[in-house]
Amino acid sequence: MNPARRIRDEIAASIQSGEWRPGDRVPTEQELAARYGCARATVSKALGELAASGLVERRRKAGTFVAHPPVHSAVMTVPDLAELIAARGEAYRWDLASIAAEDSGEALCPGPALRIEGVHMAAGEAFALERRVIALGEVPAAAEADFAKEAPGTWLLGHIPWTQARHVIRALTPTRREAALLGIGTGAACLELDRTTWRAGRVVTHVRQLFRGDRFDLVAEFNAGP
Amino acid sequence: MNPARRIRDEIAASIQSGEWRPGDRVPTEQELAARYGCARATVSKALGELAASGLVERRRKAGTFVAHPPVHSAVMTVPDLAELIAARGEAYRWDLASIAAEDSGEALCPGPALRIEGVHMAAGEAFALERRVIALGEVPAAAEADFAKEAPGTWLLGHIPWTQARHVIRALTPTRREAALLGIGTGAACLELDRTTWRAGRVVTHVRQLFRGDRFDLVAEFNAGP
DNA sequence: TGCGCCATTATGTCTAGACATAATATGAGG
DNA sequence: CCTCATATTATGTCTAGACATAATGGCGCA
Repeated sequence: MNPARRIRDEIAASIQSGEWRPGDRVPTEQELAARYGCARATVSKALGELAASGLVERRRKAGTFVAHPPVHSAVMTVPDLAELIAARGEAYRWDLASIAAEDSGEALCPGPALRIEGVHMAAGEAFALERRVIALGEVPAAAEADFAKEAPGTWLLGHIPWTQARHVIRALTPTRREAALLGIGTGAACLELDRTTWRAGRVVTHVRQLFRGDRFDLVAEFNAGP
Repeated sequence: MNPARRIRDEIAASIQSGEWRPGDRVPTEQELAARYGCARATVSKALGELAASGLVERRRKAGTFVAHPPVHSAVMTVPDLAELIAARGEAYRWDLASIAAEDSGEALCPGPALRIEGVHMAAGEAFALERRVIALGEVPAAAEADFAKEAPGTWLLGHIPWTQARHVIRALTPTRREAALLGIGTGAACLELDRTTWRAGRVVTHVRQLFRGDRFDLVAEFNAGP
């Protein structure tokens, strides 16, 4: 086993088992180098990785300490709906309802925008409503895309690399019109996912998806360490 | 500026701006070392950090490549309710409804468990219902804690370091009893958060929180790069 | 007592070189 | 033309040492 990996994993185990508690001091790089019989740079790399993963905190002169766990954070995976539904073994279909060019994308983006509405279908039934705005200034190619054939989310995934995003998730009851489109009663709860996507500080797209509460749930996981 | 940091940031900028597209080949360590006038180890560190953050992918012999963006992942912060409500400027209170020891924590954990129910209050009104099971085998100290005074989530934060967790989020309509406790109608949508927490592979606690849909939403962010 | 400066010290970063490892590309042989 | 062994090559890891940096604790001075 690599010395660096071994040091990293042994220290991570000591922390996760609770043997070393938050705030505890981790031995200095020199001590660890002597204990494991390796160079200090090797220990430094191992501790650097632990610090990057948030398990320890390093302060010059003070030393390395077991970090205090984050309040609660978790990595949520928001799948592409086409993939999600296919993975369930159901037939996926995107039904475009309307598409229109606008001069200004509802104050989200300054320039011209494309406004798209449609329904994601799973096994012939409505799965989620989607309302999307695409900033044409950031994605000129979107003007040429055929959003009747391919869902805009799927198309964007293949055309816009490396963006930042912010998601807001909430529960609400649908309007009469939304309930009709989803094929549910107005009293049924829905999960709303609001996502704004940036690239280089400028909004690329904004999407609101409304899911049937009985058909969809989000999963988020948190695993400390490397 | 550090050479390592400079290399890292310049490459990250090239990727995020879209100049280098997913799948593109990044110059070899030797080329970069020559270009930036530093040792290969320095370049290696920079590329290693980019790989750790998911921006590039490295394959032996093949080289370093711009990674394909993840489908959609985001870091969700699940705040401690006491903190969340205090941050809103509202008075927080925890109302314990019932607490009972069980022989087996509803098949989640094999040993004895503590079952707790209560309500998180904000500004005098119900904010969220909580039903929790704590594995006494993993957290013996919980038997001594006063959960009438302090919410179990808050108590656990201070007593159980470094765990793994899995969250499931969904929208639903409350039962009559739940609606009454939350002070809302049975037709109002609620956000349900189901969290199971492990430590060293064993379940520590399981909690179900039911939020008023009109009072709470979750936020998740995704920022690529270091 | 209290304030501010300074030596100490642990981490942060870097170098130049070495060897390990794994995957690709190449060439030999069938 | 296909297959398998081999040489090449880019990354992976490590070393021993050097200097940088910043925070802490203590010392000296007011």
